[in-house]
Amino acid sequence: MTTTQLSPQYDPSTIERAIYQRWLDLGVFAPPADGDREPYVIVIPPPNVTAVLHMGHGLNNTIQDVLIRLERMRGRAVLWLPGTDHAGIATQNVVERLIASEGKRRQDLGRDAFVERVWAYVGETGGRILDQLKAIGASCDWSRTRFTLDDEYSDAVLEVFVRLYHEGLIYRGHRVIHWCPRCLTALSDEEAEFRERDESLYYIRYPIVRGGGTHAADEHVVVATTRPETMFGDVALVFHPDDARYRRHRGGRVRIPLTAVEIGIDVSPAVERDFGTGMLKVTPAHDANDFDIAAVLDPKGERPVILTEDARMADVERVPADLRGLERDGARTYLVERLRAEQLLEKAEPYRHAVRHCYRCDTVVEPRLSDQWFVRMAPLAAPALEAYRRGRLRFVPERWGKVYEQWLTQIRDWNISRQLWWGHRIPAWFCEADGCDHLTVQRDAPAGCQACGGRVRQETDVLDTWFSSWLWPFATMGWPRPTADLRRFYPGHTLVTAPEILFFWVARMVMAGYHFMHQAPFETVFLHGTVRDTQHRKMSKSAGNGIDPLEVVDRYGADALRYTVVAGSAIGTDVIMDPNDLESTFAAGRNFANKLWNVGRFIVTNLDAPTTPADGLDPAQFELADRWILSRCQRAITDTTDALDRFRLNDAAAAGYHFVWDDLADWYVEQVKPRLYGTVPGGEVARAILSHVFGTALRLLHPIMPFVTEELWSHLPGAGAEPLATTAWPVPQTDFLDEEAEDRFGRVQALVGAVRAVRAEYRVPPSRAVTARVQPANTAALEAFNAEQRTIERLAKIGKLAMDGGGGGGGAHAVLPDGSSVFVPLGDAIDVRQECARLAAEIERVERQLAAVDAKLRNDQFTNRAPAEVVERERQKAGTWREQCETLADKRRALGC
RNA sequence: GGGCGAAUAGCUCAGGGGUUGAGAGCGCCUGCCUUACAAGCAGGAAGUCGGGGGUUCGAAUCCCUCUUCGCCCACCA
Repeated sequence: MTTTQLSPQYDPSTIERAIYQRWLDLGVFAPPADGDREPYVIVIPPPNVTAVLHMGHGLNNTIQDVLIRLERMRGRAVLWLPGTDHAGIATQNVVERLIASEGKRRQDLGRDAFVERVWAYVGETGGRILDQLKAIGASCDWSRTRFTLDDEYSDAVLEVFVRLYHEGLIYRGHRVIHWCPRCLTALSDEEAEFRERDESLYYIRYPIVRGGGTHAADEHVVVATTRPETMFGDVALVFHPDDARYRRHRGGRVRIPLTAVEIGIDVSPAVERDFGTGMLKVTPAHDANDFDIAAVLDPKGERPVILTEDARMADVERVPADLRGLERDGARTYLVERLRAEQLLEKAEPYRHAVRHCYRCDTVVEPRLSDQWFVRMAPLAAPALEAYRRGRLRFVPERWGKVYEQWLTQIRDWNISRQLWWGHRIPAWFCEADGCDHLTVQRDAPAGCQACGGRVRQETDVLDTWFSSWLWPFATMGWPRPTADLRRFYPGHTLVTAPEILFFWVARMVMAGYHFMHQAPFETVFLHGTVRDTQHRKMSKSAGNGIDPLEVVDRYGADALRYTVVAGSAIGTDVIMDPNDLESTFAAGRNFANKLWNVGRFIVTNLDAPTTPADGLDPAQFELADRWILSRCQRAITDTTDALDRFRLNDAAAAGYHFVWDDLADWYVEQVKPRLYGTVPGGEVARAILSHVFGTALRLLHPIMPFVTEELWSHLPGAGAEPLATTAWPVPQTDFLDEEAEDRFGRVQALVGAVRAVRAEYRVPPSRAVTARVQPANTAALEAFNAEQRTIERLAKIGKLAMDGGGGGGGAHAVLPDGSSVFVPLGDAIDVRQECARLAAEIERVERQLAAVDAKLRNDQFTNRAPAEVVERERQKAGTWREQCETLADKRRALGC
């Protein structure tokens, strides 16, 4: 490779694409065919097929790629399996919106045409996100890309359904579920998210029906409810059996307000006496608890459904005619007014409570009685729970384990049927023959009913998206067929995801893994934080606070994005980014990539030929700085490796950063220049060591910043044809650890720093060299000087360093870390008279400012009227300036002005 | 209602198994286009480590408590 065309500024846009292509061409991402290497497997959390890359994906996939690249360099057979999720509701919604713009509803097209339309849409735009992942450097094995609706994958989904059904773990249930009246489908508990809402608690009078055991003096019973519009579905009122207030009403009857419907008054221990009036209306078809209460009260009784699927008041006898067809919110408003008018509303008080919302469209979910398919979860949860408790499944950070455990402990059955068209259609066939209610459940359509041979019709519902995702770790590898991939790559190792889908996905994958593969699908679950803006709001496109990763890649490069994301994610914490200031958000990463580029440029241009390997050199030829950088390099290796192994990716990033910038660029490169330029001998050793430590740095940083490191590697003489991506991860060479060298070079740094401080303080021009005198007591500093005379002279711009000497004349002391000092006489380096004058002028200026502020602070008008923080700021200013005056006066004294 | 987490420099955050002068990046101030890099170099200012209490020779760190923020779970309608 030529070494002459590296531009002074790193321009990622010119190299990233080519590098990625090279990795693809070389087949770097596919696990090696030879089966004797230990595998390392991560399955990607499949993004929604319609998704567009956002910062959350950026974070999630960068982390996975870092782990993947590390293990690949360690020589394991690495598989990072990519793919997408069909995302039932989300995708169907997208396409429904699309055809809505053509004035059509999905019903207009019909099921088959609609599903075809979705496929067309997915074919066009689907999977775009996978290409976007390439832009951030994701090293997935694209040849194994999967989609949850692929034929093979679908076979697995249906197989699982059939097996679980026949094992009695899937059943059909008639109960109150969460229903989204906008998406027109049932939802699981997890898909119906609680959100606080400010509503009202209405106290409604139910008129008492005379006769029975009812006390004649009472006219009505008051019930508190947040949902008055559901009262037409009431079947009873209940109070707590121990509630003396209502004892006389037991067995009595009331009329549902505005109707002629009579219902009884009964008791139920489920009633909370202190809530509302202690009297509860039982609406079994529109409230899960009420359904349970009614099941005890009257197992065979009616469960009137009084809301339509799209949440309008139903056209049924129980609902007053003037309310029928009204949408639920309008119905409530109207109803409340009518109740008020008829003196049937005692009061309405403001009430804040948590209401479930559809996680896809945010519509308030309607509890609704219907027939759905459920998975019996307790038996599946048991092994998943045990795996965690026995330490076979580990969470990072650990605390999520408790959350996982708690959820599994109180797990409820999973509603898996969705009234959608986009998804895996449930492989169940109902018999249409009279009197036969047999269900045929099998993978392929039966010729007829298994029981009576009659005609059958297939269930129209599809399965919950998560019912396919939970099989991801093995269905992607060909299950239920006994494939080679399954043998080799199951179980996997690390799962990297956000805590938000711990229940949706992670826990269920563990359950499926145990049930169908008898092993957990991974051993470690690494849960990273959420990307948020500076106000800690979750980033999202709809909230307008998102950052487009592709824009970042475009402007600053993938490595800048990756570095920033990794450096910003300490374990268990969220990643905060400022969408309004991409420049400073990604500055650290961009600057570092540029730094790396420039050190590389310097090193590469000074290495015209392959160098001797560092461990082939004669240590007798090493200078102090050589021993020092080799030792620092060892520490960088162990620190980085250790950090990565503990999932402390931010520490790994910091270790590489500081080694490259603080040690290599700031000190070693500067120290070594005379040798490289031939002004002093030893160039060969310097080159060899430069090459060694820089090559090591590139390897250490490669998982985090793959592009810039790969590019520089290709320019490093002697690096060979092998891409950096598959070179071996550095192993520490303990021979190179050298505490003595670190200690001694530390003194050199201190000495140089001390002199530089004096130079800066007194504005010694770069062209002028100074003299410095080390206080005689400080033998350590003298030793450092003796050992590294050339370095210190060069870096501190010392012309002469005296080893004895007191502190007479005009000059300044700089204190060394051990408490002793360096004295720099400044008479020969600056015009003392001029500096004295400058200092005097500055003191005068500061004093003037100080006087002004002091006067201000003495002025009561100001101190009383100005905002406290303004006054405080002024006070601080005064303090700072007062100190500054002291400092300047000290300087004048030092110079003997 | 229960549980969890966070509060450290102007901003975004590390650290914290008790013991030396509390760190980084960005920002800020001063001086520098020093032949790798101005996306840079050198130097510098800046924090009573949220309030209060306790344990200790010693606490930013451990314990208690309060305040404020965030998250998760939850069938008081």
